[in-house]
Amino acid sequence: MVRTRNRPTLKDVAKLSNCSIAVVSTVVNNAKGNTLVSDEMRQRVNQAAQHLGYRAHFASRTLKEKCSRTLGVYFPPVPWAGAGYGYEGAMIRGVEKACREFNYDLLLVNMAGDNDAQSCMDKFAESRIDGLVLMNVDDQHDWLPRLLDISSNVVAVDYSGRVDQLHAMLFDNRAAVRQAVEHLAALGHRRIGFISSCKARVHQDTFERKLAFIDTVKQMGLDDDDQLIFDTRFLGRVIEPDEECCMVEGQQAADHFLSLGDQRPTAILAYNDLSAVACMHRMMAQGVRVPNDICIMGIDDAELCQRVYPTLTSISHPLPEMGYAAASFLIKRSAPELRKTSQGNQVVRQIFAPTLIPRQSTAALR
Amino acid sequence: MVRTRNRPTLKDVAKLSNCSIAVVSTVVNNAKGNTLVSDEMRQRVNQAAQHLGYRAHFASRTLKEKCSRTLGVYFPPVPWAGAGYGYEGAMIRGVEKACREFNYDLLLVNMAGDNDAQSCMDKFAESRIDGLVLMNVDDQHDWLPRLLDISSNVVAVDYSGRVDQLHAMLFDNRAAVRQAVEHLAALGHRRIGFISSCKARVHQDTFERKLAFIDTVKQMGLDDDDQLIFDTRFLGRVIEPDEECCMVEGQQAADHFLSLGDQRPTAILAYNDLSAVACMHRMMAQGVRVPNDICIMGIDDAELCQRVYPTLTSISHPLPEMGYAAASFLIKRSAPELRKTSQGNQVVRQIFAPTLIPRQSTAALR
DNA sequence: TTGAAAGCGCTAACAT
DNA sequence: ATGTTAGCGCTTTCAA
Repeated sequence: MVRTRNRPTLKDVAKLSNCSIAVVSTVVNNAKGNTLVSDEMRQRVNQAAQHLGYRAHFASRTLKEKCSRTLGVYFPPVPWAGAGYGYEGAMIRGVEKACREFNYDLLLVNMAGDNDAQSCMDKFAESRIDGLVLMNVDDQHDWLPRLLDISSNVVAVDYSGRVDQLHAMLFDNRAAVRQAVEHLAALGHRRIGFISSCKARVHQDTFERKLAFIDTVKQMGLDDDDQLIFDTRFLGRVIEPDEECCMVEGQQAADHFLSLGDQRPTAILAYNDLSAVACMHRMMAQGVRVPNDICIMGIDDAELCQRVYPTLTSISHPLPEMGYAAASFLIKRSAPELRKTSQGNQVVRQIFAPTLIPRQSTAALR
Repeated sequence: MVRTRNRPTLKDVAKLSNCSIAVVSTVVNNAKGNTLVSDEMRQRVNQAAQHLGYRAHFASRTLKEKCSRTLGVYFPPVPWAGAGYGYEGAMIRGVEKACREFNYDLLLVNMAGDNDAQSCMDKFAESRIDGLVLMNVDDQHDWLPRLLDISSNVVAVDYSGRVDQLHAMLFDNRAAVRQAVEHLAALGHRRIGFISSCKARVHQDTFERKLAFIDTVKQMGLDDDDQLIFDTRFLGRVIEPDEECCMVEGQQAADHFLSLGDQRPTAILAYNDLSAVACMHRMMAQGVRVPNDICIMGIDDAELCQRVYPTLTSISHPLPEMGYAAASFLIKRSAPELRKTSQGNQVVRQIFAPTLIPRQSTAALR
């Protein structure tokens, strides 16, 4: 039925080149066994291997080497996540780049499934992966300590929770917010609105952005008014995870800010791009012009920012770089040929800087 | 340095439960070895296994079973592809669903790398994967026959090329175009423009959509005018793969159609959503109102359609279902426990129907 | 009802 | 310079 060509083994290559499998292994797979093989033999073996199309059997090698040369990537099973969305995908591309460079493979762990804790731990318990990149986990994932108990070769991207044994690649959320506010202030805005999340379960990063906004506004002496911060107080409820949450947040925030009349902000910063876009479109639908009547910007610089009209000013979140750093870190600690090089035992927390990406949705205050 | 808990093996469980590894294997891994094990023994073994947190070693089992219970997913390394973009991600989610149901794993093969042919073939040659889902491949991928020569457990999603031994999950492009045109005609439009691709290397599906448009317009007796079909003739050049191609196509098409004056179409169908969105925004920037002055729609129903303003009418391309079908197909042919069930040897070509998703960008002709 | 042992394909220590 | 062999962890046949 299913035909998969019978793959040649060391034995086949050995037979064809009239030598032992040890020699073949040494020559073909760069094994450390028989270091001294004559050039003539090397050539014969290589030819035979090439002719048969030999490739080392993955499972066999893994079994022997105690290393699968595979990394896993995990996202929490929330409806708006998964590799189909720009955010996660951008990070995966970075992870994949590192994997390619070091000849590692990439396993998608439980992309949208249930029982996430077990899946992650099982991959290690079964020796299916040598390391794991966690994306978008927070302290609600109470199994993180248990996971780390099974393997320390785990790194989170964007984790700002309380498990301090967890290696992490972090985005400087405070700096991002500050950059955004400074951009708007430089354009002359002093009355700036902020859209915070109204989700039932707020991600730590989201919360940090809100706090950073409050602090920055105070520090810079901008208008400091409770009404300028849209959150559950104004929504009057909490948004369940199955809703199109960012859309709802942005739309409701637009209505709230417009309802302020002459108290309304002249510029709005949203905690992420999707809610900024939703807010912008709702305002446009009400006849408000962006950026002429009001300016709007987001954070993260999702692909979406370039696709909407007007294009959305944002703060870039270097996800490919963060993914690359995360994967390289795991590989350097797990690859047999690199293990010695690896650093000490301290927890790694690398912080990535934001960059302002100015686009059409922000302009000087008239 | 890297600590990964020493995983228990069959031997450990056997020692703890005072029996042989054969019995443990039978009990714990549902192996077919010692079918007759006393209930008392079963319980003892299960307890021991649970206590030690035993899980079968993946590579060891793969080596013995000659089956890795892993599928690969491959995308061509074009700049606009990769799991970061909605199109591929939607399909992966379907693939992942099937994998979860059958306890398979999912490997990302060369997401954005070079040497794609070799990567795909190597994964089979190394027995790393049991099956492969190819996305967006066409006849320019001249290594498809070589790949099929290594393994027949390959299925393409959206392949309309000449390699007829390749199993494929297909989108009914002709029906999609027809549905789109019928939708516009039903709204009273008789003068419909079409945006075709100007890429240097046109995907077969894209080409089919153009042909289908020409046919449909003729069949339905709508305005049949060469100027209404935007393609390289009007762009005057070909778009290289590294350009933001769909954006360029959409924007140039907008300029072309607007330049037609009173000959301009009252509605436009684009071969995909991104070029439709680009066209729409360019027109809006020129003061043209959508849908009041002109209607626009796309094909594929990317997530983007819901995010832009006005929201974009489109034709849905059931990628999750196609991915699910592709993966199930591969699994049913490779899983040892299902192999007998699988169908005959004929090539499978399953066709998926389009669905109209009406949104704000199309409305009745004034 | 249970145990012993061969063997999957590979690496590396050791023997020749 | 090359060959022999043990063993990685598992499944399964066969013997007890």
